[in-house]
Amino acid sequence: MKQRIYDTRLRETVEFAPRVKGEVGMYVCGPTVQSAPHIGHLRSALVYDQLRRWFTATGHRVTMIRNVTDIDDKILDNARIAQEAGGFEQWWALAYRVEREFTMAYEALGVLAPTYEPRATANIAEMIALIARLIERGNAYVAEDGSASVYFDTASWPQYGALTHQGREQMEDAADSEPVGKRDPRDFALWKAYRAHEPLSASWESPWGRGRPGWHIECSAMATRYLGEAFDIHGGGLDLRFPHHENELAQSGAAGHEFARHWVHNGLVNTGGQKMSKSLGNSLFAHDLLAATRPIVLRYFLGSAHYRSVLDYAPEHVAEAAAAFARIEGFLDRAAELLGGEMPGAFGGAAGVPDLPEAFTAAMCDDFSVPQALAVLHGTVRVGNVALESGARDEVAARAREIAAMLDVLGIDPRDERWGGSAAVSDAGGAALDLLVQSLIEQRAKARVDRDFALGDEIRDRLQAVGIALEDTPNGTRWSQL
RNA sequence: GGUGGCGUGGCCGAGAGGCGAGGCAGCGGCCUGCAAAGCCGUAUACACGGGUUCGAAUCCCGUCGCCACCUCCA
Repeated sequence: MKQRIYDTRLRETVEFAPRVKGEVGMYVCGPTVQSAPHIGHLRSALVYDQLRRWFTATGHRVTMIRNVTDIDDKILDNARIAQEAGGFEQWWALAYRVEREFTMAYEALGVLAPTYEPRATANIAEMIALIARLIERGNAYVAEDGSASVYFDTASWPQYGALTHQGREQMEDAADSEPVGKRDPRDFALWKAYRAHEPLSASWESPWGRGRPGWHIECSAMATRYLGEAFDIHGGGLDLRFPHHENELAQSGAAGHEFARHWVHNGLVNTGGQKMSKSLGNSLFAHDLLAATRPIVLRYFLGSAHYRSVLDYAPEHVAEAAAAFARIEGFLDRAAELLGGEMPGAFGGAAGVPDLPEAFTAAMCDDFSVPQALAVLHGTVRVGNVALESGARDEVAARAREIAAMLDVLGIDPRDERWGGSAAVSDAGGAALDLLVQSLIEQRAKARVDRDFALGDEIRDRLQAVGIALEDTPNGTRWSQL
């Protein structure tokens, strides 16, 4: 089946064929590690994790690069503000601390590590070389105020605005009102001259003098270093289209590189219909969300809307996702009980996943329509449940294989070891709990045989009150934690 | 002002000219001692007004409302 993908630059869904058959190179803009990760960062990382898993599942070797912007105005500002308030954390320590927070949040959410995660500060030489090339080709100039800053000359690049479909003349009003050493307010910084109030550690030597790289040149340099002058997909949040991606495209295009074939942008997360922002005080931090919700449920929730749609966060929407996901887990539990050793395990992100229903593949090929893929998943769960009722073992096994495959592609198989679920029963606390609950279940079973339903129900109610649910099945009573 | 997007049933959320995706909640039923889980059934849904068409939620025009980006943003 042919893969289709929506390309922001072309403004249409096009057929996707990798440049090199069987290989996909993708670059995703990672975070500027200036402050704690929020739900928007999680969604973005998840979207590209799903693309990556899908390409892998369909037999591609994927090289996925997601950078870390660890030198930036905001990082220096935040470190300076903290220091003025009595802190002692250096900018590089702040960046590293925040980077670790991001890594932990990604891992908690089951986002696979990218092939490589370059840091901006480790690629300064590549950035300097790229800037030099742009100056040489007449697309960049050293600041005209005598500083070491270097700007991209937007007037020199006729295609400027091609990604976001704007003409340069339309940008006039919006551009920087205080151009310092710029020929044109629309020009943007490639190299920012060192300023005396900044830490010396935040600057590097260059042919134009001490300074640090501008934000946009970082991504152009890192994408090219690790993926080459041309690669398949460039992704990032919708808010990065302009100026960030427009500028990346201009820099790399002016340097003579084809750069990304396709531009992909994920939708943002709103809260109560509003944009999340610090000034509104409605930021949803990853740490809090992951503490309040099972990460796998959060992952399911974040995939419940198409990647290009706005996703509205609300606790009740997450609760709905939890209920929907419980349906899937219920099937897995019951199928495992019936099938025993024949129950297919978790694939753990393996390539060439078998047993995917055709409708699921069709959904994923149609611009990665995870919501439609989830509909196929639920449909398969229903068929599986019917088979379970009639005890059709082969049918249950077949559906279980399909479901395991789909869950693997979506990264939401609760049995995958990365969720740490299966350890619960083997640890001492879990074993003790099971022993105690089982003895209560026996007491209740005896009461029921004696037709003392009042006692039986009381035992069930008391367990329910402490978060343990009992279900009577033809094969006995099963308990689970809510 | 420029650019792009959105408005679908009680809620979330797909779809994009012709049989009402899916989930959550609700209601009725089967099952159960009662539940739970599961299954079956259950809805005059596509912002409004025109137009095109045999046929429009889907295409076109207009109106209203909402959102995003426009040099800090995932």
